[in-house]
Amino acid sequence: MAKRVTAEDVARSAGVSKWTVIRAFTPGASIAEKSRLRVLEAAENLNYRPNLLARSLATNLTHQVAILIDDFKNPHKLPVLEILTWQLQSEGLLTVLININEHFDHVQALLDAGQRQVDAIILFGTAFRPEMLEDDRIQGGAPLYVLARDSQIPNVPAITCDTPLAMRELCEYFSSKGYRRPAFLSGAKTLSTALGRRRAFNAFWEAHSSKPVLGVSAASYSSGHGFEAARILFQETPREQWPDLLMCENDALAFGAIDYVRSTLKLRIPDDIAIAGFDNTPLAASPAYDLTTYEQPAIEMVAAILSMILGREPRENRAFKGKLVSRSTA
Amino acid sequence: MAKRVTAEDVARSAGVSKWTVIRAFTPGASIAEKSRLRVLEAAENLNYRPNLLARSLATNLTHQVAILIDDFKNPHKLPVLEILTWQLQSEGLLTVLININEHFDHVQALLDAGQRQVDAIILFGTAFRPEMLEDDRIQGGAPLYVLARDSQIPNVPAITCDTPLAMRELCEYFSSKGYRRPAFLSGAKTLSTALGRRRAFNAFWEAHSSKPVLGVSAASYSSGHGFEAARILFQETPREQWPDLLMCENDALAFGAIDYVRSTLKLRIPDDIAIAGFDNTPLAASPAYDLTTYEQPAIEMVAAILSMILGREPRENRAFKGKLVSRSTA
DNA sequence: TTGTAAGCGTTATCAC
DNA sequence: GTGATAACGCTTACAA
Repeated sequence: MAKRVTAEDVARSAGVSKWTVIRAFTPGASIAEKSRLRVLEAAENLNYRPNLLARSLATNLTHQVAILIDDFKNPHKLPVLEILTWQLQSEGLLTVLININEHFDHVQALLDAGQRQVDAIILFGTAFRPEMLEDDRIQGGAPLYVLARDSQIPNVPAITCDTPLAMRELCEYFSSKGYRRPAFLSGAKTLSTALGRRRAFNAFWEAHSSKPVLGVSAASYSSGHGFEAARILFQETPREQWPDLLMCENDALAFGAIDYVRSTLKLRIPDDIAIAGFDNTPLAASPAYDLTTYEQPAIEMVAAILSMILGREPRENRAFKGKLVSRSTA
Repeated sequence: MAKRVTAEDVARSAGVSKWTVIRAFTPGASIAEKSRLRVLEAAENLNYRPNLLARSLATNLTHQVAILIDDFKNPHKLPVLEILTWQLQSEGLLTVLININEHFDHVQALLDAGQRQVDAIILFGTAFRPEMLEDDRIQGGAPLYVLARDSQIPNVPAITCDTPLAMRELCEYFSSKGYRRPAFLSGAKTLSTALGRRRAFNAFWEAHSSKPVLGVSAASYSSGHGFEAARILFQETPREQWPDLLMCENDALAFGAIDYVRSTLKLRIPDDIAIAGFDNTPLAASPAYDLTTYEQPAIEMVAAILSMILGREPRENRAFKGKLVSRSTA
């Protein structure tokens, strides 16, 4: 491998000092147009590129943002990842994607990201123990942000879709359509409470009737577990008490529930039972499901985090209004 | 923000030189057990973590791998991303995810990754112009790898699923089931030829009959465009020549084709027409589609790239055998 | 406008 | 086994 070309090499070739070379690559630096051109030409010839690593060491800025993610089963992650990478790149930031799992936990990831001096860390929809983030030894590194999950940790802004508002919109829609026996299918316990969707859903119906809302919890946010959870719900509920509306905590769960209800129970949707999801996954639009769901304003949410990272806005919790997407399942 | 703790601070606190501190953090370095413990304790107290950035600058190794990806519409990307991040992390490597699009092309991404001194760059299923990668000025940086796409660029290993083998398996399966009027629905032109699936599919049928194989091309690898392409195929083909088998270049396209065939044409699958995909996306298993498809050995493929990155295996093209997943659509 | 010196926090290498 | 010197390639003063 050929030795890397450094600013010094370019300087030699252009007959100036290396600092002049640096200036030529620093927007707004005071440098004579003539020398700037000479440097640029020499750089072009030698195929010189500034070493961002060295720059980072000197400036204490890596222009890298770590994104921690733990649920690759959820198809919703992909479009949001696209938005995240794209918006970050638009501002000259690069994404370091960290996979959280049983073998690589938040603490490791946070420390790792911290040691690598990333400028910010985004916890994207991951399930974590709040105590962990409050630990200074861990938080010490880069500023933390929580995306698409509630959190009340001091100095860790949570950027979310406005859940109470969303659930109210959904419930009023369901209510206006005449559904009266609601049930809620939630996902993994740890994350579920943090989302607050079930709470808001139940609150609405309990305010409108005295009956308790049926509920069941899936092992994870996957279609398979949604299927399984739906099975449990219907098997454990006497037929005459079956719900006429099943709100699922996200689309993935809803897909599984639809599969179960349609292929095993042979019920008609939405005539026998209405089903709704949350996230407006790409597949929700497909005729095979045509799922009524709720879309999070991912672009705005990511933009808000970005503004905070760039210091253009104060670092504080933000909740954005999403949008009900009415299709044929409810 | 408190000033970072450096090795020097720890040295002062432990009453040794900073080099001894470094040694305590370098596995296998020659250091007295006693001083090692003393250093570790001081480090613990001060909450010291080695600065990986500085280390990278000195060692010329960042332990970061860039992954270039351009098709976030394809649900198959997510599970592979999970495998990639996970396997890389197992070896102490972190993933830099770069989103390629109209505004941020391969050249920019490659240069960017190069300037950031990543140890390797993986082009994951992206459509690129081979000439570009052959340009030394661009290739100059980190070693390149191409994942899930053919390529014959010198010094750029392509790690793929064995396409000819896969298509032969699929075609023999179709043939044994009695299908005789095959059609192929391919995706975006640029990438499609690189995958070689259509070529292998056509070759099989042309060797077994004299009739040409029907074909249509979608604008991209999304369900929506699959739907659209299916519409064009059936509308432009006289009914008596309609295929009895539609092989789609990937699952996303197949989902779209199924939607069209089922909801618009009201055909029965597989009785009226068989449909198959490629990738074995999570959703392919759902009862709503129950798609016959072909699974790429993603874990092995990623492992192979990793071995090459780590220098445990020679850098060369590899093709792995995948697995036919027989479900109800074909 | 340009050159110089010092520093970012490590690692490599040599002397003790 | 430990301390010291130089180096990685850049930036940020400051001086010329």
